[in-house]
Amino acid sequence: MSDLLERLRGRGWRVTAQRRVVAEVLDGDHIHLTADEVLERATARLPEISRATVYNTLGELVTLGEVVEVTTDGRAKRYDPNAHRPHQHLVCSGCGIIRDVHPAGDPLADLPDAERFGFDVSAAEVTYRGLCPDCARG
Amino acid sequence: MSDLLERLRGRGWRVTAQRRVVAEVLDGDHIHLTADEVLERATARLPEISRATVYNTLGELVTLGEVVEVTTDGRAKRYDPNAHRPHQHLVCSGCGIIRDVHPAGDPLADLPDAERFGFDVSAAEVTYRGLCPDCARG
DNA sequence: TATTGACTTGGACTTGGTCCATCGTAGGAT
DNA sequence: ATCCTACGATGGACCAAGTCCAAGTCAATA
Repeated sequence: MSDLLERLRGRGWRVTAQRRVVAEVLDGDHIHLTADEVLERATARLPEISRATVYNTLGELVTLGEVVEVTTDGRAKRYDPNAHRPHQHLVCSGCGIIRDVHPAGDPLADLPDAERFGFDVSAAEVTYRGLCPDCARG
Repeated sequence: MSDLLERLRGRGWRVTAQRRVVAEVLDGDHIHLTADEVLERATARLPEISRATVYNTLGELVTLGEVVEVTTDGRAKRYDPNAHRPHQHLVCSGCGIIRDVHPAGDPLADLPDAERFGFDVSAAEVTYRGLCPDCARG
């Protein structure tokens, strides 16, 4: 995400302290924070930032394709900054930790024509579930 | 779902008018109702039924493995009575309609060991996305 | 360095869901 | 057939996640 702000500036984004902080908080690998977690970490760096701004900024990053929304549990959405390399998710059924994974082959190819109901199918999201090493031991 | 109530009675379930109505409402193919939609349809048949009871009953049916929860949009959970035949979901990005689909092969097999991070992986959920015939025309 | 339209704020509001004290009733016992 | 009682239903308060909006602020351009 390092050159993200420059990319966004080039697209006409006004760079504010709030947006910078949200982008910084999302930087890293295997990052899948909820909006509230982003707010919490952003507040540590910029105490005046508001909840609405965090939601606004996350929504904009999603619209611009810089971040993808992930829903693994029907509760809060999570925000994944690894938007430029296609991948799927592996979720621990015990503690909920999420890893980015790269399955072999194209999951789309597994859906026969007869199973497409006339849809123009364009994407496949896969969520693998299981126990992480820590939870399997417990 | 026709013999569902008998199966549940066998498991010690007390069969009430409310539970019967919820089970009836869920009967059918490609049914993926939200809790509120279940409540709405149940109310049409049994006006006194309460929201809490619908949630309780849906939760019990999920625990018993008779219904599966589906989250395709990060909003309301949906309840799928087709729990005994493994399948995946195809969701229209336009109108949100959901079809049950059966991909070829086992999606689990596509995840290489090197991508498992030591997890004991036990399941894979796939959500295919695209436009349904109606939305593609529009 | 002045201007201004885009951005931020906080609080009210909405939606989806859970909890709980109280009341009602299915189904076994008599 | 009726009685009992533990299990189930009720509705209203509560909670969590997210959206909306009117008013105030400020980044970037001139």
